[in-house]
Amino acid sequence: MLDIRLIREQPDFVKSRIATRGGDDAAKIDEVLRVDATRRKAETALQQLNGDRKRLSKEIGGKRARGEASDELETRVREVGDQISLLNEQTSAADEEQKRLLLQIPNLPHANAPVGKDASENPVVRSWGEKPALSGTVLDHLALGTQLKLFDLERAAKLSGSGFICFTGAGARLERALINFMLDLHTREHGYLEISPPFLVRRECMIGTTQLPKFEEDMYGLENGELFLAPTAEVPVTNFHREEILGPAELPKKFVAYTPCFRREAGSAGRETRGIIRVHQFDKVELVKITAPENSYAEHESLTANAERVLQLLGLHYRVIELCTGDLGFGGAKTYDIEVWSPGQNAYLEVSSCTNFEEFQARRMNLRFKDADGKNRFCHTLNGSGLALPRLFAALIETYQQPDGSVRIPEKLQPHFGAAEIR
RNA sequence: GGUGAGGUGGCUGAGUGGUCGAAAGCAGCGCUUUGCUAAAGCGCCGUACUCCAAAAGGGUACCGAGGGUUCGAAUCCCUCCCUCACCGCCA
Repeated sequence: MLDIRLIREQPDFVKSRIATRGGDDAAKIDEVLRVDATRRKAETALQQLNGDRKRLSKEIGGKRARGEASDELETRVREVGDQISLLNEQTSAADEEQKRLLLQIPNLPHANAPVGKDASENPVVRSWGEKPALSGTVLDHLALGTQLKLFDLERAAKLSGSGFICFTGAGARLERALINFMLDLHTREHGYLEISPPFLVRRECMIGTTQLPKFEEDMYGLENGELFLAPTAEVPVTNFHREEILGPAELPKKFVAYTPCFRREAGSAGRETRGIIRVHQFDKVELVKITAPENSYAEHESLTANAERVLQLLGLHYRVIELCTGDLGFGGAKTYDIEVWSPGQNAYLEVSSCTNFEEFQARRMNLRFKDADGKNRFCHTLNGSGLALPRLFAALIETYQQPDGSVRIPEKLQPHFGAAEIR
């Protein structure tokens, strides 16, 4: 959520910055400004009347205490009261309308974000390792997984429909090993606090981290409309401190959480739907930071580096791209995507999206900290996968496949997996 | 799921219709006293919105949330949320 004051004071700046995203949000800015003016006018009048009532009511109290008549005053206050309830309705209506509009205006991209219209214009920031030189027939993860009985998609469909995975045997163990490997890395070597949060979250939390109100159709909600299946651990973990004022020494907060993630992926049928690349439920280890504004960009770099470390230790080739303004998510100010190389797809697969939201989410969830001067200010929030499992799983077995159809387990993962190969 | 108790400022805690944004204590900040520490005394010490070009300074709202009664609500009524205790059910 943007600061209404910023919009009010620098509407052209806000419009031009948001325009780089490519949407047509200028109209929303004008609308919110119009509502804001109405709201403030009504509010000022309301405050005036409230003051009148307060004063007159006290007078009545005084008169009564002295045994004097107060009928005339009471009539007057009653009239003021009627005006107040009228204005009250106008004010709260304008207030709600303003809030509703503000929730739909995206964040301003960072000043240095590369300007571009869509994913095709995302610059590559760096890459690590090289594409593996595989000999013989290169199998994709679907063929490998089926052959080695690592997962069973047909039976998963029998249980839950298409777009679900059921890991089996060594596949289930590999999934679990990867989760533990990543959690251990981030907690022991990168200093994150492990959180195991609820998977069902309230509507307010979904609003706080910007999944709602705009993307409700992509979310799984429960019948009562109140609880949602979290689409990422970002939601419960970032909201962990919602409505709080953190002490000056508490920042930065660094959390890591493993959770399943639930997504409808509405409208994505036919796109990347083969295999386990895009599914309705998947496991993910998520990194979340809550920082002071001054440090958020440094923390953004280190968070991205922490996520990259997973791929480095597993020896998987990847590249890091920065999202251009046209491809940036709704709440993000700056985002790096980490893409792992998939020999089977002959393509890079997104396994992490590391984003600095600045105070956009913090404003929505009223998450603040007390700075050195004792002033309450909004925190900055960041998150990134560290990493998303199915695609990592796919890239790993594809990269480490052997000519005889077996899969080698990278050395660093062997202690967690308990074996050196799958065959 | 049932019954009961309760939700007040950073914390503890008073306040059952008017002068209460809210006593008191603790913590915090400033000053005085003091050889240092300690102690004592005095003062300050919530948030949001809004008015004013800005500052200074006003104003309004907020005592879990939302409605209601009333000239006037922290205080009375209703609904909801949450916490605690006990009972029931259950992995």
